[in-house]
Formats: sequence, structure tokens, C-alpha cells
Amino acid sequence: MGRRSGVLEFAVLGLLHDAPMHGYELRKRLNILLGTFRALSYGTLYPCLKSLVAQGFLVEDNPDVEYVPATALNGKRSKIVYRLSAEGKQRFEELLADSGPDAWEDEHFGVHFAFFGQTDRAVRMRVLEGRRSRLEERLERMRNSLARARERFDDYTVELQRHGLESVEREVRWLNELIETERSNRTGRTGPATGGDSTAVPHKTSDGRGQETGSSDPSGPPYDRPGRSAQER
Amino acid sequence: MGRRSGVLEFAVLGLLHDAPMHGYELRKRLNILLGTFRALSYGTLYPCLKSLVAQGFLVEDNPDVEYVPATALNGKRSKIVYRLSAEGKQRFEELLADSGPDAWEDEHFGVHFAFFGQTDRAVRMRVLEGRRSRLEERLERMRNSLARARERFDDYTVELQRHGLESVEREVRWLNELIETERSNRTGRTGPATGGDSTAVPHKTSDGRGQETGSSDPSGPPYDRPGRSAQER
DNA sequence: TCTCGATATATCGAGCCGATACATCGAAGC
DNA sequence: GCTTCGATGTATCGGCTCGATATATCGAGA
Repeated sequence: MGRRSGVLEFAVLGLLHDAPMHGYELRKRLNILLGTFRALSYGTLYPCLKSLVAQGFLVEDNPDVEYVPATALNGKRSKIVYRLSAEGKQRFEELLADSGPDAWEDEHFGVHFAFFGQTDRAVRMRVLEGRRSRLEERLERMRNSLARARERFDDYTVELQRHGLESVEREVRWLNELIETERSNRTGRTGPATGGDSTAVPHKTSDGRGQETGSSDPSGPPYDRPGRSAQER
Repeated sequence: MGRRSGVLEFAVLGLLHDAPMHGYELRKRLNILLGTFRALSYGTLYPCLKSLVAQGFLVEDNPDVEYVPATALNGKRSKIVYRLSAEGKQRFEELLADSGPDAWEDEHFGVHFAFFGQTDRAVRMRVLEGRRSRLEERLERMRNSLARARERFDDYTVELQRHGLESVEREVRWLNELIETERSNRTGRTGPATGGDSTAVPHKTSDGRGQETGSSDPSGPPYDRPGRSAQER
């Protein structure tokens, strides 16, 4: 149980905070929440749910045993609905309030951001600014790397890295806008600068069809994950 | 040994194709090659090297046993230099020539692209166009996901996804430029459209400091992580 | 001298993915 | 009415990869 990344745990807790759910439904929402094509597997989710139950953060909630198909295997294999326990709620609040260095990292940041609607403005600012400083460190390493690559590698390799560098630069600019919005919105509303129909932040608005932006960062990752880092998504 | 992703194997083979190297040096170059911050760990690299030796693609090349510190542990633990075998060279050529669906994926694409300088233009085109179609599929899923998110999730979640969507759109545009360049460069040069000092492709050029885009994508990848892509500048 | 960081190889625990297996249900097609 | 197929639903297994850690040497600087 040692070094749980905690990111999945956090996301599960956050979704169940809204409403009880069973695994399959949870997975669908999770895949929407943390990044589309990001196909979180059952091999990850179910063990995680069990672990959370074992830790006392979740309870299985099989109400009136409806939907019990009573499998051919003479056993039971019904729908298992999970619900947050009091400890689970508390745990979620803790994770939510943690704006420390962990929350700057690729995956953690995404989940934190997704739950920003339930956070204090102070926490949001700290996460946003911390994330930005993380990326700026990254940027410096990438620029050095690019310089070395120009000497040692061919044009394609260099082009690849240049693109990666720009992706990160673009994320920094995005963060700048968000931070700016948080600053100016200190009177009230919780919403971010929604690109769709801009509020306070100057956006080009890309809306449904793109007009002239575009970029991404596979992986994550190392990304983003990657991987993981990773990025985009 | 079952389901090797092959991406690391490919990268190692490619780097050793240029010159023999030992693990530590290999790791440094690998981290430059496949995407900066993407800190490939020794726990991944060394087992991979062993596997490649076992498969006959690499040979250990301990020439005159120089640099043998003769550890305190009365044993030997010297520098191990790896060199491509004939089979290894052949294997690399095979991987390089494979422009099939695997090469469209996030991580594979990055490595393939990095070695484009050693490829035929036909292969480059196929990989580039395949990658683009992959991303366009992704785009469609992401747009659906975003639509669902607008109903079910709050503004911050939606903003996160909007940003991810734009990242992918941006990568598609990058690919379009690269494809365009390959088409027009059919007479000769092997280099890509180097953003630095634009060649044939019309670039907006954003240069070192950003001016107004910004985005990225946590996780990912994951991502990765990793990976990468970029857009000119 | 002592410490520190780079060089260098190696292993371990744990997370997570992808594939797969099993089982039910409703809708569509024949 | 029958069958097929895809969505719903829970679960496990193999294997890759990361992050941390252990061990050991060497050169630079305090």
C-alpha cells in the first residue's frame, strides 16, 4: 500500500462525493473527467475501490438487492454501489485542501483542477501558481535539452523537441490567463474563464471548430505519463 | 517477454545504431531524445538492455577492460558498453520501415519521428498521415466528451477539457504543416520545416517567449509525458 | 580531509494498462 | 419466436514502467 499516487483515489472520492455509483458508471465518468481517450482500465479501478473500502473511505451500498441477476454460477454477482463514508468525505476535503507541491505535478494537477469548483480561491491560486512554476522549471530544462539536441541530433529530432517546448509554453500562457481571471474575479463568481463564451479573460475562443490553435502533448507525460506524463488530453 | 511495447527497444536500437554506448550515457541521450522531463528510469532501461542482449540484438562490448574500478566487493563491476549486432541492425531497419498503425500511437510516433532522418519519404508520409487520422478520431471523441461534460460537470472541468481539445487541434495543425513540407520538398532535402528559420512552410513563429496561446495536458501520459510534439516557432 | 555531485550498475515495490473472462439484458434482425 | 450483437457489469492476470533505493568510484572544492 506504500506509495499510492493518490490521483485515482482522489478522483473516485470526488465523484462519489456528488452521488453514490457503481464501478462501471464510475469508470465512464472518470474517463470523461480525467481526459477523454484516457481509457482508465478496470484492472486499475476495481482494486482501487477495494482498497478504498478496506481503508474505510467507502462503503458498499447494496440497498434492496435490486438488479440481482443471480448468476448461473449459483452465486451472487450484483451491482455494487459505492458510497462515501464520513471518513471518505473528510479524506476528500483533505486532498482538496492540499495545494502543496504534489498538486503541481502532471496528473495531480488535472484532478485538482477538475474539482476547483469546490475549492477556496486561495487554494486555486496556489495550485495554479505552483503549477506554473513547475512548468517554468521544465521549460528551462527543455530549452537546455533543445540546445544540446541542436548539436547532437538531426533536424527531425530537434523539430520534435521544439514542438514539445511550445506545448509547454502554451500551457504556461493558459495558466497565466487563468491566474489573471482568478485575480480579477475576486468578487464572486467561481467559474473559470470559459473559452466558449468568454467572460473576463481575453480568449480567441476556439469553440467547436478550431481556427488557429492546436497542439498537444502525448503522453503524457511524460505525461503527459507521460505520461505521463504527459500533457494534454 | 510477452507484450513488449517496443518503443524503448526501438529507441535504444536507434541510438546504438549511431555509436556503442554504456547504459548511463544511453539514458541521458534517451531522455533528450524522447521528450525531456521524461525521466526514463534505470529500472526500465537496464532490464531492457538485458532483454535485448538475450534476444541477440545487442552484444556487450568490453574492450580492453578499461575503467575497471575493481570494486571493494572483490568482484568486477565495470562499465558495460553495448553495441548493435548484425541482427540488431536488421531489427532496427525493420522497426524503422514499419509505418503501420502502431506507429500512429502517442509514444511510438515520437520515436519514429525522431528517427525520420533515416527514413524514406514514403514512410514519413505514411506515418505523418496515419498519426493525423488517429488524432482526428481522438478529436471526435473529445468533442463528444466535451459536450457531455458541459451538461454534467462544472465550468472548471469543462475548461480543462477545452484546453485538452485545443492541444490536440494544435498538434493536428502541426502535422498538416509537416505533411505540406514533405510534399513540397519532394525534390531533395530531408530536413523538416525547421521552425527556427522557416523554410517553406508558413509559420506564425512564436519564438522563445509566448505571446498568446498556452495549453497543455496533464496526465498524460501520461502521459507523458513524455512524448511530444511541437509546433514550430 | 570531508563532503558533495556526477558517473555507473542494479533491484524492488507498487501502480497501472491492456487483454481477457464471465454473465445479463434489451434491441434489432430474421 | 429465435438469434445475434452491443451495452452493462464485475473481476483477474501478465507485464511494463516509475520512483526509490543500494552500492561503488572519482574528481572538485571547502
